[in-house]
Amino acid sequence: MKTPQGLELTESCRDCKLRSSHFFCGMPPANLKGLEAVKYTSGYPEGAVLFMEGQSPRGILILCKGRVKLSMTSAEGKAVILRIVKQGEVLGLHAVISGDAYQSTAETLEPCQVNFIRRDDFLGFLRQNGEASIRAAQQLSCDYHTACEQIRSLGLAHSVPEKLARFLLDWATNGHEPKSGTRMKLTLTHEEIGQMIGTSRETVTRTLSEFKTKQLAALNGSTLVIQNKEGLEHLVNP
Amino acid sequence: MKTPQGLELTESCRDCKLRSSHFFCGMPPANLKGLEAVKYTSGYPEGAVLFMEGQSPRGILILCKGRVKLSMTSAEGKAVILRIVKQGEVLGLHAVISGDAYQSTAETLEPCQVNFIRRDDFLGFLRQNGEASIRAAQQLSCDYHTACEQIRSLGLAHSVPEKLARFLLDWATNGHEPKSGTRMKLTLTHEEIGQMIGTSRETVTRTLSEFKTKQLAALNGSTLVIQNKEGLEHLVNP
DNA sequence: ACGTCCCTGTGATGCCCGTCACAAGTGGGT
DNA sequence: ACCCACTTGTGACGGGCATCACAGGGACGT
Repeated sequence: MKTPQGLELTESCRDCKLRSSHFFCGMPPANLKGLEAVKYTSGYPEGAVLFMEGQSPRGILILCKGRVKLSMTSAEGKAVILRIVKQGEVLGLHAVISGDAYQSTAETLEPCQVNFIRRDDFLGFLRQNGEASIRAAQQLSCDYHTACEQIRSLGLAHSVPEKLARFLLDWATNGHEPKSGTRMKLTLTHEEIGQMIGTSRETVTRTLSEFKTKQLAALNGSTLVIQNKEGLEHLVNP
Repeated sequence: MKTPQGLELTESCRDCKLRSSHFFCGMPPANLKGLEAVKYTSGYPEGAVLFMEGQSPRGILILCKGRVKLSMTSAEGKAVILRIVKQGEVLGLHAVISGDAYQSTAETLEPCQVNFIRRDDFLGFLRQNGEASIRAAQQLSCDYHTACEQIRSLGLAHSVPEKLARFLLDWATNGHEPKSGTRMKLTLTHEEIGQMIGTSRETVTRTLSEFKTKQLAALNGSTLVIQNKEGLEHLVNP
């Protein structure tokens, strides 16, 4: 679905869940007119860096198409992935609203199409549009929620199998690609999965093959099959 | 400083940094009138639970006096502390804005005084007051920032000394009590420190005494002295 | 076909830190 | 002063997982 003015947000707004913000859906057309005039659309190849940790925020990005990896890196090069941003979501909102530097790096995982709105333009828009500010707050609230879940995973789990099981179940419910069944796409390397759950690549490999032999879940290439959901849940809540 | 209508927020607004939100400071008096009429003030003893993980949000709380511990608990009773809320800050904003259940539990660490505003009243206030919505978004943005730092600590550090050093330095800069010098109050048990950095109580005790013998930092009772800041920073960035 | 990357799989090794167990300090209530 | 509850301090032990090292495997370009 397109917004009236054509801010291409792709996909339908029917499943306008919190996470897939679809920031501008349902906004009065008149209010969007101003934004429409100041947006810049551009495309990026796989592996492009949209912004980096530490840069001061130039504006927000609306991801029209593709997937983006949000990560933080330590001095020694180790990385944590905060989340995978899917099409329809907004990037850089925190930095733009707080005025602080971006605290994460955004890198495309596949070719992406992006709308950019300059910080001043966006803040002006928010000021003149109370509804949009609330929408922004909701989006931030949702991001916070996600961050807390990650803290829960990193801080409360005592074993890697537990964290990996949690991750797989989460991936299955937060419907990536094929509508949340037992079989889905998981186009991430073991290294990246490790960075999401805070463990090493080798351990991810080993734990995945352990899951496979135990008939819990199998990851072949980029296809994930959840074979025994209850079994995985039992690992999360022993 | 008090807001014009008397929503007691204690302390001055001069240091109105993001974190110490002082949500309503600088808001036009007329706008606060409505809120003033619908707030409830109450006091709680130490150890009181203001709200619990999983409850649906009744409203927001403004912490006028005291400190509150925000934590999440796993099924087996293990806990992570998200943050320590200080006076002047707002509690429960995420849940109220998103409409989801509270995802953390708020427990007073000392006797507290709290202003409560019902969810509907607050949302109505936001809708009629664009500036306040932006303020809310900034507060959320700040909370998100804090959460990300915790993820960085939990996910990127490889050793407990590193995490503890990071925690102590953070405590020193984010000025708790005596204005961020070398000597400050840290009124948390080792257990609680462990829950903040994701480690066990015994390890906190051991690591602290290691710091003491290495002349890095000393925690005696609730008084923390940073003896060698560079040394601690070196543990964080080796 | 072949080489070049990057990803995945697997073994061996070591050590950090969680856990259990218990002793010693601290404080505050009566 | 006393006791009780809670905190802090310390030893011993063992396992999970990071790390290093290297061997396949797949994709892609030339």
